[in-house]
Amino acid sequence: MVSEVKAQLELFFKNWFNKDRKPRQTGQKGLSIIGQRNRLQYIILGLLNQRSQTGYDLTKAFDHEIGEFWQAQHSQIYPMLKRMETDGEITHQDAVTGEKLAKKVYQLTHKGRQKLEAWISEPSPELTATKDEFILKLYFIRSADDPRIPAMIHEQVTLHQAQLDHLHLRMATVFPDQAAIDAAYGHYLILEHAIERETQYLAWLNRH
Amino acid sequence: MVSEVKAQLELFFKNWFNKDRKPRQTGQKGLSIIGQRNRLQYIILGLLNQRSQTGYDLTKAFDHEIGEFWQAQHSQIYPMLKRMETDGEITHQDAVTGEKLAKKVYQLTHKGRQKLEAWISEPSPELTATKDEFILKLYFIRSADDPRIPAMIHEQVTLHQAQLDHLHLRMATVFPDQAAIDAAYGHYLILEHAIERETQYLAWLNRH
DNA sequence: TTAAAACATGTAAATATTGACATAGTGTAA
DNA sequence: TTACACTATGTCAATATTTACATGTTTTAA
Repeated sequence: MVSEVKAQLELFFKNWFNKDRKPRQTGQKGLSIIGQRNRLQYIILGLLNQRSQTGYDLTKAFDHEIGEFWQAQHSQIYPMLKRMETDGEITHQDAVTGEKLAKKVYQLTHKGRQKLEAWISEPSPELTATKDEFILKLYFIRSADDPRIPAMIHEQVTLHQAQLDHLHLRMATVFPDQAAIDAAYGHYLILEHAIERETQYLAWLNRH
Repeated sequence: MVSEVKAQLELFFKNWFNKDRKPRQTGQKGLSIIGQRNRLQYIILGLLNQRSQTGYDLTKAFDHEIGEFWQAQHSQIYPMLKRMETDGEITHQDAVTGEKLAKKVYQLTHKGRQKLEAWISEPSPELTATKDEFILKLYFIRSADDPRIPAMIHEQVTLHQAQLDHLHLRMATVFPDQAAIDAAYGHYLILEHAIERETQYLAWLNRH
């Protein structure tokens, strides 16, 4: 179903769609450049645009700030930072914590900021699969009387309730007043969205 | 946030968590076996358990049936089928369409069916990131007055409305009566879930 | 009748992502 | 004072996933 909607949307966005992809150059000497979409670089650009920070800080951000919507390990982040610096999108200053714990504080360059803005301004006509393992398992259960269903549902209620509690807590701490919302409106919107999504998920679970 | 909930859940599921992972055997002669989770094999097992089918049929199923929850291209499916057959989880019969269009109809073995049931019976204590590119872009927009927001929202409304229409259509055609629901209860549940999810997403979009 | 879409199966090359390995300094609480 | 959690940065190996390359048959609609 996803591909059908996608095909439909391609009509509207054909100038943007596939925009970033360069053809593979089989049988030629030069290295072929760029295959997949590399969204990670844009997310890093966006995070660094909020404030200069280290690879370690970015790793934590993927865990605590945007883990609902993208995940990345430090083993993916550090090489990406190196590559982005080579490409001139970011630079770093060396800094030290305590006596001698070295760290690299990265920030955007002009080129990086432009790349970020260009990405944000692009259409996003793709529906990505959710990859919810529980949902897939459920899909394969034929009978409403299957004895495994109650425990499976209960496990997910525990999981998603914990997640929802966590999101509520973040909302209360990160956005205590209107000023906080005005200062990071997009962040507020996606947290609100995540809360609504978990609330709906739980309501659906509890109904069954 | 995801990792925190995960850590919390690990207390409850520690016997299952990491269950499938075997340690890498650095510095030893034998090949190290198994790294990532390989959920694709289980999904293929589940699809083949519903009915015997070809790699081509499976590819379409990922597009039309479960594309909301997992995606896979034929270039990933055919090699996986080969591997699963080598592992004794599935077998195939050769068949022909028309005069000479060869195809391979795959079905589960006893071992494959057991593996499928074992997977379904396992806990699913992991929250996976949604990877919604639009949401990420929104996260990086600071101001509620940003001039790009209306067009971005409108684009997503179009996209998700098309998806929701498609899901409604599928619900009406696949589950016209209670008998159809009883015959594929899990399928019914996840379609219901997908519809609710898109409905909520649209309501949120339309509110902003 | 013929062109396009759909059926059908593969491989190759590249990038993406994960998990483990590896090392070292810092802050803190028992 | 010492162990543990956390800060901090990297690499390596394996698997996962995507995109393009490649080929041939069958069905369907203009």
